[in-house]
Order: sequence, then structure tokens, then C-alpha cells
Amino acid sequence: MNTTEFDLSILHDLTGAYDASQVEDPIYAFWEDNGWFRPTEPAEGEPDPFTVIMPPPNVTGVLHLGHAVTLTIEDMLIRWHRMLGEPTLWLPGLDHAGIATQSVVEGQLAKEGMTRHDLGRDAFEERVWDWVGVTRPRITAQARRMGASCDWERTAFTLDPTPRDAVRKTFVDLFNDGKLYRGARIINWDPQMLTALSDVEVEYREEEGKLWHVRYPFVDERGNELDDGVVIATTRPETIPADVAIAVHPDDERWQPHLGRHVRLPLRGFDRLIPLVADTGVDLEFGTGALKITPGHDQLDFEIGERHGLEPIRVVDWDGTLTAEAGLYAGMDRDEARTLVAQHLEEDGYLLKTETHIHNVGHSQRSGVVVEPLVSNQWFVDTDDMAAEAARVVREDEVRIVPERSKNVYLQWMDNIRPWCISRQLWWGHRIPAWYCSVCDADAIITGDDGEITIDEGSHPIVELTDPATCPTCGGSELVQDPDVLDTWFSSGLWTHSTLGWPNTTDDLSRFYPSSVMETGYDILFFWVARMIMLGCYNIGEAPFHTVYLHGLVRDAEGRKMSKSLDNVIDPLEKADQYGMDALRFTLATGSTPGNDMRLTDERLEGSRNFANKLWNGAKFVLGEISSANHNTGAPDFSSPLQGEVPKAEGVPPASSPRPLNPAVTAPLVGERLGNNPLEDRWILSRLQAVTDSVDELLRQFQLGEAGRQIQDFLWGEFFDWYVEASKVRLRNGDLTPLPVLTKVLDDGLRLLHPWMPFITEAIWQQLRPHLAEAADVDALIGARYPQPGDANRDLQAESEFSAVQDVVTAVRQVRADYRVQAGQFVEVYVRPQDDVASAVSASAPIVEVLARARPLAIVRDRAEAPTEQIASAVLPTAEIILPLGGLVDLDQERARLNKDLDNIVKRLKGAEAKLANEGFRSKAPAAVVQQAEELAADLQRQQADLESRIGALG
RNA sequence: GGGCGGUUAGCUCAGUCGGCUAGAGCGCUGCGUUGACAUCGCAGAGGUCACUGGUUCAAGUCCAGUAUCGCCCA
Repeated sequence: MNTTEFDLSILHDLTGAYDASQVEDPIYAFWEDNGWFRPTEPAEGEPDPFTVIMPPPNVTGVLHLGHAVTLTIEDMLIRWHRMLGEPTLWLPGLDHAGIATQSVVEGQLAKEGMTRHDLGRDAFEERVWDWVGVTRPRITAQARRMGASCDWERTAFTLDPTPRDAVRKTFVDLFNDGKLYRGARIINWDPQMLTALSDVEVEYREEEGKLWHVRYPFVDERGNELDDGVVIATTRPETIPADVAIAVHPDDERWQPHLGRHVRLPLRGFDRLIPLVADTGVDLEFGTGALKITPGHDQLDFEIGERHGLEPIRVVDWDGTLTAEAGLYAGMDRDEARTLVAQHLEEDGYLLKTETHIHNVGHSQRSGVVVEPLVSNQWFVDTDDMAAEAARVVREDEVRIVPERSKNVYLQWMDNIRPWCISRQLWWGHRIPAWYCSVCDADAIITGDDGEITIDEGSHPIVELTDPATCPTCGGSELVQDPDVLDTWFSSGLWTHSTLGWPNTTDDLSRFYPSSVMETGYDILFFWVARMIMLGCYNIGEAPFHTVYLHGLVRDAEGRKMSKSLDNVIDPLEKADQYGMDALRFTLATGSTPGNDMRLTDERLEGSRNFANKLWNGAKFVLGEISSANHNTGAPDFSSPLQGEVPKAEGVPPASSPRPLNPAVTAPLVGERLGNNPLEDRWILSRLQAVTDSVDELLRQFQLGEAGRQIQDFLWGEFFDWYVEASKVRLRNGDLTPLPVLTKVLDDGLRLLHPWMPFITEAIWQQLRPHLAEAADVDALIGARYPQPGDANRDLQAESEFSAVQDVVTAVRQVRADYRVQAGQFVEVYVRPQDDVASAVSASAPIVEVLARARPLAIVRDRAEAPTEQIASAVLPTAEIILPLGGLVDLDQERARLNKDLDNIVKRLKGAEAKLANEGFRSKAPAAVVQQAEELAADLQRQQADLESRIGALG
């Protein structure tokens, strides 16, 4: 690899607190310049590649916290696998986002007092491309700041030539397969954007409306109105002009005798008679049990209408006003007409009652206006077969969904799928590759006043892989292309393979399809994940990824969803400026469990920043010690201890001239040598191994948050709080033997943490690298090997022995704090350890002395060797400690302290004895559990006796 | 209406093989500026794990139901 040496000088000015702003950008450039983001070249016998296709952010706008979560999680997975030595590909891209981008640009035009129609289609498209030219680099720059280690050379855009070809090929294949057709069906219409929407682009919100109870009178043979009739309850009286029937449930006995009779539309200006039909789609419980059937403006009614051969009537027009079919209400707005219709019904005596009613109203996801279901000529994909296959691959675990519960959500949706409306009346996107002959389809091609065309019912689309030149029927050459564009999700649905070169057969496609993990938010499970699985299976014959990982949403401190209208949107880059990108990433990555939402607060970001700072300073200590050791042995030292007084950049050696290393720092820590190391060394290395094992397991289960928390707990709570402090005892005596341990734990700790906090770990590791014998072949932490699980350094005895030492230190500190002993003052301490830890405690006496400020410190075999007067004491599971504090000791206070401990011990002993007295426990619980309980009871008994005698001695 | 999730310390959340004296961070109380770090250290207080019942030797954890908050679908 052609290596760019990392310039250590950027770190020289950093003193005291860690300053992310000086580190992150140079580190990112260092990785990118050295080609770390590219997959390795294919090689014989290489491991299976690990592949992630990035969910393409919209070219509109800026990256938000949702993107930050996506990029963080994917980057972590990629970095982890890269460090496992697998070929990794993380393929980035951008989505043209038809409706979203178009509305942004239309908004810009509006400010200039223009509409897209003023510009015309071509000029408008050009205008959008200009805008995309601005946003694309902005978005990729933001992703770089977040540390995304994706392969920018493979960046894809949904409107690039290859994805265009993929769209064309899929459209043609589906059409020839009979799975894609043009037809008049009921769709969701956005009366503001003036386009059709798919079902999933409609958001239902509960709103308070009214339920009008309206009587539709029966008529006699001569058409005269009778007194009785059918009462229906409706929320939309303005659609009465579009009513074609009344439906009741076939099991509803009330209406059995009347089926087939007709009622009259009770509205002024209408004399329409409509039949009473029976259909199982009617809800017996709702309203009056009778339903007015308006196939032109309701999904369910449309289906009922189809079953009964009822022709829809359209009374609501594209712009949300009423059509000529609405009689005297024509031209009114929907809401206006509703009020007036209700008023007329009341005046005419057909309105029986009005009640307030909470119901779900569909709104356009994009414009927010109430959608109008109406019958329209659109392109539909018949998804039944594809959905069946897409359901199968998930049901049979060919595709695994994390968290598991989402599997049911997915399957339920797939099993109830409906035709997918894929045409949009927009200008920005993939133009539908269908043409119409201006001769054969002359009736269907309608040219509006503005010169724009629409295609009416009964057309004969020409769909071919290449643009047709002539009509296959008449041979005419005047062809008109379909004016609509495709649903953006149609092209995103192909993303898993169009980005790899499909429909061409490419090396990337065969090497990287299917990808390993598809990671995205659970909110686009239907929009995107479902479509990718359907289309991936359809086009390639194999599901597009092995695992779907769905993350939760980021909410504000109050748990609210972020939205522009609430003005509670948190900008990830602003937070990164404040706290550092590593801190933001760590917070997002450890803030929740898979699939659960999280709240982002400044307090949590502060905590992560503090952790980064702790790491920086802990590393500073270790590097400083290594550095001075190298000075002492005469080895040349070019490293920076992360402080200001170090040699400047010219001291950095070229990579080709390795420095001599101090063997005290680099000698391997295994086998006999480790066995002879002091307890604290064996303990921390065992703990390191335990954490490594656990992290490996958690990562494999996608428990990224828990894994991150465990690394943090280990580094801060064990390495820095205990081992580093303990190591100072030997180091201050001129004993350098802790150095290899400090080096090893720091090295592995940085490796473990790298996927979460890539910048700071790399920055520190670059300082550490010159001291690592085993890392000579790797220039960067990003490419170093991830620590692997194993047993070599596990030492359970060392863990329990050191735990006893920790208990002694903590207990001494506790007594000191209770008696307000001055923090810096050393006090005399006697420790009477249990036999099984006695030698370990004795050997660790120097550590106890320093960490507990216990001097002189005596390790004794029995109480007779320690003072008995004016003492404070504590009884631990593994030891008793005695502090002769002289005048500080207060008999009442001491009695209270010991009694409190005794109460606790007695309570627990009772519990333990009750458990052991239970025959069922002894016979059914595993032997190890029983034995553990017995040992615990014995310990507690001894502690009880010790405490009682201590209390007795107080008089 | 159907489905899913949450309910654990003052707050935000972990606790994914049932074996626990239920943890962390923040906040709070006391002490502290000790040669990596005050973005810090040491010590402490604080919980009937929403409720009811069940399974089990053993339940925060499994099952059934209830309450409540939230999400998805109709």
C-alpha cells in the first residue's frame, strides 16, 4: 500500500483536555488518502466479504440525526469486520427523492413568484439538477465528518446511468410478465402536490370530526318517498352525490327483508335511486350497521363496488373541489361542501343526529394535506407473487430481521399486500418508459390547455428496453412518452443490485450480492426494506441481504419526535462541534437497544465527551511512562506523550526505519512470563480477555450498545481506576514491568473501542504504534486486528484474588470517610485476610498501602496481633480490617456502623439458609448453584460471628 | 378493531441462558486540587423491578390477565 504517513505534529498542541476539533479531519483524510475505505482486491481463499449498502440519503437538505444513527451503526459494523480481516465494502449513495426534492425546488420558485409550469419541464429539471449540484457535495462532506468509512469511489446516485438501466429493465420485465399494468383504480391523491401516492405514503392521524346520521328513504313502485328508510352514519356527507348503493352485512337480520329494494339519495338536486346490497365488508358494529357506498372516494367502497358491479362516480376533483357531478355543490371546496350538505340535510329532515367522532384521517406524508381517495388511471405493480416470495425468505430465515419482533410486522404487511401504485404526476424522477402512438391512442392522449398531456383510460402503452421509434401496430412514428415519473421507492427498491452494476453482470455483483446487513430505521420497513426484498428476489432470484438491522428513532429530551414545526430538531454536526464526533457516535451507539427509540440529551453527550477525555488522559499517562522508559534505556524516542513539550514533527521517522524498541515495553505477555507477573497484571489481562470475549459475542448478536458500554466500563472502571493506579506503585519504584501490561491493555482497548470512537482511538494509537512490536505491518488502527476471544489470558483465581484486594482498599477508604480522616493522611491499618486470599493480599500490600493510604499496613493471621482499643473495624467476605484511629473513634458511631453491617448480613443469611433448607432446591438446582449457596451461607455465618464479637467487644 | 413495544433509583436507560446483595450515567450529599485527567478522584444516600394471578427449588427475567403510555396496521 502506498502509505501517507500520519503527521503526529497535529497532536502536539493538545494539552490537558482532548480537543476533537483538531484531530478528526486530519485523521479522516489520513484514512481516506491511504485507501482504507476500499475493499481489498479479490484473492484466493479470502474470507467472505462483508458488505453494507448504505441507505441513500435524499439529495434534498442536510443530514439529520437519523442519518447519524445509520452512519454510526453501519460504520461500526464495517470497521469491526474490516478489523476482522474480511474484505469489506460499504457502498454509499444518494437518492433523488422525487416528491421531496421537487417540492423544495418548487418552494424556491414560489419565492421568485414562479411555478414549475412557468419554466416548463426541461428547464425545471435543469433547475433541480443545479440544486442537486449544491446539495450532493454538502451531504457527502457531512458523512465524512461523521467518520463514515465508506468507499466513496463507488458512490451511486439513483439517477445515474446504471440505476436508470436497472429501472428500465425491471419495468420492462414486470410489464412483459403481466405484473405491471396501467389501469383505473382507486388511489390516494394529494390535492396539493397534484399527484397520486402509494398506500404507505399516507399517514393516518386521529382527528375529531362529526358523524352525521342520515336517512335514505325507501321509495314505492312509482318512486314516491316512503316514511321509512335506511339510516347510515357518515363522516363525509359531501360525497353523497357519489353514492351508488347502501350496503349492509349479509348476517344483519334487520335488513334481510329489504335487500334489493332501493332508496333515494336524500340530497337537493338529486333524484338518484340506489340499491340496498349485502356485503361482508360492512362492519356490523359501526354506526348504524349500514354503509353508504361511494366507490369513487373510498378504498373499501371501491372494493365493495367492484364486487357488485357498481360504477364509481367522481365528485371530488384533482384540486379538492367538487366536480360537476356534485350538482349545486360543484366548485366548492371539500370542507365547504360538507358543511352545506349537512345543513341542507338537516333543513330537509333527513339528518337524524350529529355526534362528534374521533376518526383516522389520511394525510399526505409530504404535503400534509388530507388525501382524497379517488379513481385514477395509474401504473400499478401487482405484487402478490413477489410478496409471497418476499414473505417466504423471511419466514424461512433466509433473511433475518433484527429485532426479531419486526419479523411479524413485516410478514403481516406482506401477507396483506395490495397493488402498488408507482406512477407520480411529477417532473423529477425516472420518467416512465412507456410510449403511446398518437394515431392508435389518439383518443387516450389528452392535451391540456397548458399543452401538457395526460393519458386517459384505454391506452395501449408501448414498453420496450430501448426507446421505440415506431408504433408496432400501425407503424406510425409519432409516439408520445408517458408524462409521469416513477415512485422514488421503485428505484430505491433496486438499490441493492443497481449499485453493484445490475443489469450488467459485473464482478462487484457476483462478489458482493447479496450484501451482509441492511441497516436502516424501522420507520421505512415497508417503504424500502420490503420493496428491496421483493425486487431483489424478482430480479436476481436471491434475497438481497442476509440480515436486516432496524434501529430506533432519535427523539428529543422530552421524548418527542423531532420535527421542523416543533422546532426541536437537533443538528448532529452542531452537537459534534460541541462535544466531538466520537462523543456523538458513542452516545448514539450506546443509547438504546436494537429497535428501541432513544432520547438525545446534552447530559448524555457530555458523558460521552468525558469518556473520550478520560481515555485521552489515561493514554497520555501510559505514553508518558513508555516514553520516559525509552529515554532511560537510551533508546531513541520520537513518540509524543500527547503533550506540548515533545519533539516536533521533524522527529517523526519514516515508516521504513523502525526504531529500536525497549524490550521492557514490548516483550510478549504470555505463558510463563505472565504467570510470574504480579496479581494486578494477571487480573487486568484476564479482565481484558473477558471483555474481549463478551464484546465479540455481543457484536455477533448486534448488541452494539451493550458491547460499547462494557468497553467503557472496563477502560474507565477497571483499567484507569484500578490498574493504572496500581501500576504507579511499581513504576514509582523504578520497576518498569507494568509497561508491557499498560501497553497491551491500552492497545487492545483502543482496538476494541475503535468502531465506536474511531477518531480518538486512531489518534492515540498513532502515538502508541511505534512501541508495538506486533503492529509493525499495519500503519493504522483502522486496519489493525480486532482482539479475539480465547482462554489464554483468563485467570479466574487472579480475578477473585484481586477482587479481595479491591474490597480491602474500598473498606479502608470507607472507614476513613466515615471518620472524616483527612484525605492525604496515611493511617495505620491491620488486615486479617481469609486463608484463601492471604498470600494474594500480602503480596498486594504495597498497592493497598498506596490506594488506601494505609501505612503502616500489617497483614495478620488473627485478631490477637492487632490492637483492640480505639479501633474502627469492618468485616468483609474475604477479610477483616482494623484501623486504630485513636481519638477519632467514637464508640456509638462504631457500634452503629457494625450493627448496620450485621443487620444486612443477618438478613442475607436468613435468605440463604431458607434456600438451603428447601429440599427442592437441594435436589433440583444444579450442583454448582447449591455449592455456591452453601459457601455463601458459610461466609455469612462467619461474618456474622465476627461482627457480633466486634460489637460485643465495644461493651 | 388487530398487532407490537415501554412501564426498573429524582431523571435517562442497561439488565437478550430464570441462579442478584438489581446496575450505569446524570442529578443529590460529604470529602478532596494526590505528578494522566476537576471534562477528575474517593465515599455515601436512593429501588415492594406498574399491578394481579400462575409456572418453577428459584421470576426484573417465563406464562395469563389488568392498568397506563407510545408506535404500526385496519
